[in-house]
Amino acid sequence: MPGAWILVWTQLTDRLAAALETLGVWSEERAARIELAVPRDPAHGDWTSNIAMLLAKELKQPPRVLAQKIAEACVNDPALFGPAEVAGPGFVNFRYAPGFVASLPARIAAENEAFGHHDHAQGLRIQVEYVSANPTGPLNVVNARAAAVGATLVRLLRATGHDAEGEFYVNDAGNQVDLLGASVAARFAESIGVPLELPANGYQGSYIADVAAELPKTEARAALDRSDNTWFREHALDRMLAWQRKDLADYGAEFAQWFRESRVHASGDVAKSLAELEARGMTYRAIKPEVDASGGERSADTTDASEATWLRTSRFGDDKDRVIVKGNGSPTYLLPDVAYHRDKRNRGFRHAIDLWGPDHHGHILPLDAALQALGLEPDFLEVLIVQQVNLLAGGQPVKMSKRAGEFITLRDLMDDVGADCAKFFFLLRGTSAHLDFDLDLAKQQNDENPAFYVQYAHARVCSVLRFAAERGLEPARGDLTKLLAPEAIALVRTLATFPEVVRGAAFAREPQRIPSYLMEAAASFHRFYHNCRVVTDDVELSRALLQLVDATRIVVRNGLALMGVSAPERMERAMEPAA
RNA sequence: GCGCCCGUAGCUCAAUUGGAUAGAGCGUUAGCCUCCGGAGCUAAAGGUUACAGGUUCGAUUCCUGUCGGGCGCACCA
Repeated sequence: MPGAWILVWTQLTDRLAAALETLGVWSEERAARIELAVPRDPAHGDWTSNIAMLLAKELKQPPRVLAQKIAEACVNDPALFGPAEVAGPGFVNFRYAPGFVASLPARIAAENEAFGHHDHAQGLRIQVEYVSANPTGPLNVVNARAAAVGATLVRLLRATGHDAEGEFYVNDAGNQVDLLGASVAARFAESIGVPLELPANGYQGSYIADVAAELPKTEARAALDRSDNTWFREHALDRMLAWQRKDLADYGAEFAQWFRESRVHASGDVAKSLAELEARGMTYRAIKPEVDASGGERSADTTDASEATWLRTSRFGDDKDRVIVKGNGSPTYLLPDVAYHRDKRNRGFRHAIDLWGPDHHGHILPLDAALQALGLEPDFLEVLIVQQVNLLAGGQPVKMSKRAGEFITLRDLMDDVGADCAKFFFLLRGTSAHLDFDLDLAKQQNDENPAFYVQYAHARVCSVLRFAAERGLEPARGDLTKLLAPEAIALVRTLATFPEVVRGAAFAREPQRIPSYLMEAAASFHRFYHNCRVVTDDVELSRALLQLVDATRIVVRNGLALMGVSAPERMERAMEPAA
């Protein structure tokens, strides 16, 4: 169900295009440049377009003169908009007709869960791969951040009409999982008194012993006796994946598929990708790369290397060529990654968004170049780096040591501050920016905590609706003219922006716009509530205002739902202040 | 040496893919509850958007350079 707002947006675009036609200056290219935005300052109207300023130069007309012509040629539905106005250096501004403002709460109520959603992307297939943590340990805080961002991106993309799904890539083919198996085997041996050393660089965390303790004893004993590391690896892997699956499910991050790296090896896709790259003339065998513009001093330290197979990634923007098959004949990480992403494209996805950790940003260029060498669209791969998280407690950074197995996990966070609050905090900042996560603040249930500020607004909205319902008052479309209190108009304006914010957040891959918007919407509601008594003796006015309150409930709830955060109808009362 | 991210109010951060007078929260100061949830609201103060140039009607946003902070630069994954 398309949202009313987007109909307005597309309608204005069409009317502006028609105006250009009336003026005899229409072209497909110019029409495509028509942009509409919601101005920051309400004095500038409800919608604005800068098209006159963009076209002024090529049409050799002063921007304001052109804007005036466009405004006059623009014929809008008077039920939606008043006449277009020209302002500033040449903006064309549109202002809602009073009747449309008054009808918006009812429209929002009619759309309910669908408000904010639309089908603008027309089913474009897009995949979001996120978390993809190694199955060798518990999920950490960066994984938790990636899970919040990735799941929200999937929801945002669906809300804007994409055919989107999430995927978790399981690195089950590297030597880390062998090490995991060996570590578990060692812990199991220890538990039954058999001497077996933990391998060098083996995993030390106490969870390894937990996994070992859950193994079926007789089978494990038999596997130990025949030195069967594969048995331990597979059982440890199953256990770790079940663990991660459970944590992520409890956290609210869903994946359409858990894709195992071993699959592209077993299917022959790795070999096929290599053969195709060779057939395209994108590879060569050598000891050193033919192209290396990295200027790196370290890359010169390859004196003892043997002849490897190199990929000409430098032809596609990389600063040097990359090894895809080592001198010993085994592939580097790059080749299975290429095969995996080729598989994504073959599954029909037109875009692949990957969320990677901060330590992987050096791999964006090589992989992107390799995919182009394979002939995929240059815009197929989009990589978002999920930057690191600094946990703060008592104003000090929380020290974490992975070696000693001491770190805050996703599960710890859920236990400590709750999944709702954790997700809200992770979504508050830009994905690629470092994030300070204040554990003390997240645990506070007061106005300093933005998650509670927004959830409280929802609870307060529900409280007003309950209060009214107890007196037999239900929301209903009321007398428009009585709604014109400035705070009520401001609130309607804020609510009406929601679909535009969703569209922008999805387009820019910036989930943080949703919590920012919700904080603004909550503030707008609180101002309205403070200044306008909702439930009064004037039944007609009360019902009209209740319609607005109910629309606020829908918008806040829908926004929180996009973030995967609950919208409580009640919250525990604050402690009474000490006398 | 090369590459990526970042630099905005005392602090933490916004700013609608280049828009109109750069905004919130915290902290500070001064106010608002016989009334729908005061977990709230109002007001004041706080800025050469690190610095210097460039592109144009217009720059926090894009380009170049400088300074400062973080991360990465393997025939590891």
